[in-house]
Amino acid sequence: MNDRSPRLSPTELAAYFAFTEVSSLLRHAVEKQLKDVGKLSYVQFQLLARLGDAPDGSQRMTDLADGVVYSRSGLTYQAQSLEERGLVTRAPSPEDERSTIVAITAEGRAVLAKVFPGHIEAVQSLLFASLDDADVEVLARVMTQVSGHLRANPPRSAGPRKVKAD
Amino acid sequence: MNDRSPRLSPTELAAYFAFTEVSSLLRHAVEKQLKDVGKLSYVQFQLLARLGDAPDGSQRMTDLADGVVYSRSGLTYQAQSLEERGLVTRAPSPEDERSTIVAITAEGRAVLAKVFPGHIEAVQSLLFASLDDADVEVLARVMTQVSGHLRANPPRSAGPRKVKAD
DNA sequence: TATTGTTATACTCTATAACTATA
DNA sequence: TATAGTTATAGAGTATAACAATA
Repeated sequence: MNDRSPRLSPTELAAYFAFTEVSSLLRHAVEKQLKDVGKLSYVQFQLLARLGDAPDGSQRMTDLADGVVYSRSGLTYQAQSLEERGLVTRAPSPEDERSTIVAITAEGRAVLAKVFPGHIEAVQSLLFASLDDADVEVLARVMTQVSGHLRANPPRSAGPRKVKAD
Repeated sequence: MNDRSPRLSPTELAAYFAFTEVSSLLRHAVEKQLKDVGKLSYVQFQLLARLGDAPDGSQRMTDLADGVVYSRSGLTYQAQSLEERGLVTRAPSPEDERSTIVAITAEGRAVLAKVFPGHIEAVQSLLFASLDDADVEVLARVMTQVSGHLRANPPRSAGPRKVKAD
């Protein structure tokens, strides 16, 4: 076996396990809320939210894909699904005929508005309810730092050196 | 629109977004590593890891399902898949013929061992690399607290009061 | 030729409901 | 009757590769 096995301190292990559990439960709860209230998958919600935030409520497929880690075909699939429900429209870009511009509709915004309160509430009651202000600030600081680190470093998806075993 | 809309402070929002991003990227990276190195889905890894931790390397289906939030049929599906690959065995319990005992095999342990170093490495390099000891301790403390909160409170999946809109 | 996006296709995962068997 | 699991089935999501159109 490799002699470079575990390299996490007990504290790191504890942090990792707890982090994993929290993110899993929170994600689960949020997904259920989105599905129950707005019949949206998490990805679909992310797409709508991004469009809702965009200045004119629209973005190119490629830009959307950049934000939500996603294969292009997967994005097409979701965009189609949202379009069929009338939550977005798709049209070729006037500037570059190759591009498709996805735009959120009034109906799309309505669904977003319908879903948002419960979403916030879930996050509030599950993630923050048991934390005091200082904890929240620390959490924000630490998570922001990690997130910056992740953006800076290419997510090589881990596994630089192959485990030559076998 | 509801007058009970957003109720997250700016700091909470920042913490939530960063947390979401980190957990998403980390999960993604870990899943890819598990798949590349061990051809395991995340759930399958969890199942194997649990069995590997169990005193005698075995557990009842029900006990496994308790740990990994899962429908029974979903668990059966994964257990079957792992059994076909020779990573676990399934046999009726001697004590209660209704129960199925799932046990990890030597091959299963081998896959676990093969996957583990890269898994740890991913967590190390993605989650902890940019944090100092104090940060890690704080993260462990905060996450443990939230996780305790989540366990204590029924994950009502959020949405106690319906958004009566529409 | 490079880029943008779609289509065809195939596979994995998950859940619900019906069913079997043991307690 | 209640519990443990499996099976049948169906649907959502994802990815890869081939393709069409535009730059």
